[in-house]
Amino acid sequence: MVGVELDHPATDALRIEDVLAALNHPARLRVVRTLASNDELTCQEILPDMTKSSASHHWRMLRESGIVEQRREGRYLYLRLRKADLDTRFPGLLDAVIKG
Amino acid sequence: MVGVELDHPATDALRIEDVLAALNHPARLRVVRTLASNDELTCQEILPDMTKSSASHHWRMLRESGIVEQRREGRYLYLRLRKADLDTRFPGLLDAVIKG
DNA sequence: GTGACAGTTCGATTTATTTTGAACTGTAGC
DNA sequence: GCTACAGTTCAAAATAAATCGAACTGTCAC
Repeated sequence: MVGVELDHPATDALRIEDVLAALNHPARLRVVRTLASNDELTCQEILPDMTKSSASHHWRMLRESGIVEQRREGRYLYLRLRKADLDTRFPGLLDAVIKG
Repeated sequence: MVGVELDHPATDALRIEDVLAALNHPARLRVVRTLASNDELTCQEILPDMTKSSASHHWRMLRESGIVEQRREGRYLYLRLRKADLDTRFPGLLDAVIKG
């Protein structure tokens, strides 16, 4: 179901608990770091060595916590870091994660 | 073994992965928030409604990730947030967590 | 020294999270 | 319409993390 529309939480609805949970996985951390230096990428470009269903699980965690935005274009989903939103709501957090 | 000496990582050895993992639990998040507004507390004062072994597990996660310092005084262990260290290494992170 | 207390450690159980494959939806190209 | 492809969903299996009780160490007060 590429076509089901994706639910993105509003900036002021982001919960630190959800963001921390989403960041607490090596693959998702890698996604965040990859997106930090690449403006927009398709799902497959980011986690090529993972089954589609596992990857999809991670997209969901990242999307529902508000860390990434998924935009559909044709049959691809492009991912983008919601850096501005996260910086507004939790200043410093994302930079700490990206720097590592 | 109250007497075994506790290993605290140095400030520049703190790893964001460990800190994120330690923060990813409601009880530990509560501990951090409690310590943010109370300078030093004994273990029992912070998590009174938890078995001693579960609580001890959480102290360990918090200590080994570098979030808290445990200092022994008599038969009590006092906990203190390593706020300055965390602010140095990951500026903004702790404030985001404390504000919630 | 004895008893009570603060915390740790160990192993076993429970619970939460991740992973996977199979079946599916929507888009694109022919 | 048919086939190929991108990604989602579901249920089941594997893995990781939290919880608990029991046995333990060190300190304190008597």
